[in-house]
Amino acid sequence: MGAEGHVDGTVGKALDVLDMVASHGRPVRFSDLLTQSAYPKATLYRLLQTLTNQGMLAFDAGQGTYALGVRLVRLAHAAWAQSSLAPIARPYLDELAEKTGETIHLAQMDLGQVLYVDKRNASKPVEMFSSAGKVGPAYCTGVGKAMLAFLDEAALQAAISRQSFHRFTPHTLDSPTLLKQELAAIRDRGHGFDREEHEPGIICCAVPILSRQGRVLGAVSVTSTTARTSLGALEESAPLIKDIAARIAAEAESWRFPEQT
Amino acid sequence: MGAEGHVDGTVGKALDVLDMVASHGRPVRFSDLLTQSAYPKATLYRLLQTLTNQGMLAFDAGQGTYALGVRLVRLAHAAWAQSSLAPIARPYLDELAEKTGETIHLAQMDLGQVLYVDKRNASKPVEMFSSAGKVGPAYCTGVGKAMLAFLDEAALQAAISRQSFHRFTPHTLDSPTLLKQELAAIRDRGHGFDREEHEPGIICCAVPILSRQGRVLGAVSVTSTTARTSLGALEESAPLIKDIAARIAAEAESWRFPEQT
DNA sequence: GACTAAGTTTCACATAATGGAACCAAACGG
DNA sequence: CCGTTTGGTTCCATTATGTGAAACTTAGTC
Repeated sequence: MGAEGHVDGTVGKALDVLDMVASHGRPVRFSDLLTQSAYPKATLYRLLQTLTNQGMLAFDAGQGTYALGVRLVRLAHAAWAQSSLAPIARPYLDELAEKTGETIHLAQMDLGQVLYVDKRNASKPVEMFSSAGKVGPAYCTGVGKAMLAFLDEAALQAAISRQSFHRFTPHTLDSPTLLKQELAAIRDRGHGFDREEHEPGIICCAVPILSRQGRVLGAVSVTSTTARTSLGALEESAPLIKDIAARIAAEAESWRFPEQT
Repeated sequence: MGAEGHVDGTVGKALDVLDMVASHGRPVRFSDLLTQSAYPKATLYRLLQTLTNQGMLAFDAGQGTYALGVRLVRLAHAAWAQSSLAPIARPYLDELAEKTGETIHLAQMDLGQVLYVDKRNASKPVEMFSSAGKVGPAYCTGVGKAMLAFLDEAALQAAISRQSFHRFTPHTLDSPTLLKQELAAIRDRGHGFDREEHEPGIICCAVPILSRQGRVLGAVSVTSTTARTSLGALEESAPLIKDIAARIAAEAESWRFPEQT
């Protein structure tokens, strides 16, 4: 037994390997995985074999590389449809996009990170999957902070401990202390901002989607650029965003949405 | 579930359970899974626990139901980006959509079924993910038949054995014999049709995407309705679709696309 | 307050994962 | 050309891991 943390059982390891392949972003050689994996040769090999048999990985015989398999895409569709807010929120996002004419993001919390599950792009219409499924930092995005602000103490602590606090721009809040102040302000206001904290020139106004019991289900945001508008102007649509968020929450509630951490 | 053969090891079972949850399409109770799973109570229970720990499933304590977890959505993004034609094909599909003004599908083969990986919708712009990741029958869709037509004998045989040949409409080709005739015609022509074989009123013209060695990478189709146009009219865009398919193939080639069965 | 259905835990047991080492096959280099 | 390295696959004794019948604990019912 290697000195591993909470990787329970064989499936844990298998999924770990999956993640490893995913993180590379392109087909990987066996040896690449071997060097970074801590698993012994034979074990890793069998794990890869199994995953390939199962269609979770695709092996390119020509190049000897492994890539994520299509079975994953199929599963993902189901996952997206049944355990994300996206299908429920769709019409509301459409409405918000039309009314504001700006880019809309719908996100959920996933292990301290922001997981984007849907998007409406102002100018270029279609462009999905490519952005749905993307993850981003929680501490320096509008949706991230909006969700963090309404987590209970334990969950917040867990989430904060997972943040990297990398300083993307001069405006990034790069410490737990600064972040907590900001979160308090967001709780008061009911909405948060991204003041070019993640990318220069990109600003947004975000609102959490809360269940009746105050549980954080997700967040919606309206994004724009400093070139086109200002934070003040964006804030004017805060009531509208809140309305949309509330309606999404209500709909989710009636659909008996599973609680997730 | 003895029907499907090689359930290798624990991960095989775990993934099997995942599929089971996915197939329900909505949160499932433990007992529902139990009745249909053939796994004994305790085993299924532990499997579910593990998957939940791993974030592949989300457990709703309030209702005692399991749903697919968000980790899948995250993985899917990577899968879609690295092992599907979609990211490569995107600009070409845009072009095709613009030129034809019709609905465009991009599909790949997955275990004898058609897996849609991207779509451009004529009228309603955004509506993705909802359809990317969807699967459909191969024997009665344009993209499906276009791909089947260019499989080698072994792969074709394997694929055909997986078809249900359900008679969706009066036009459905509901036997291997009929299908094989049609495939020969498609091979000659270089493009195939859907003559309302899957849904009444829906027709399309589809072209396979082939690698230089003749391997089937996927297929593109232009879809419309009998109300709006005719097969003959659709066929006029066949050369255009072929051109697009060829360009996608070329691009995929240069990107050293992994071969997949 | 007995009865049932749904979910969770236990525990003796056997299967199935483990990993060091041997093996094979290309590529390399002298 | 033949020894050597690198990258990948298979063996096999060892034991950790997963197994599932049955016991148990809730939570609902009548």
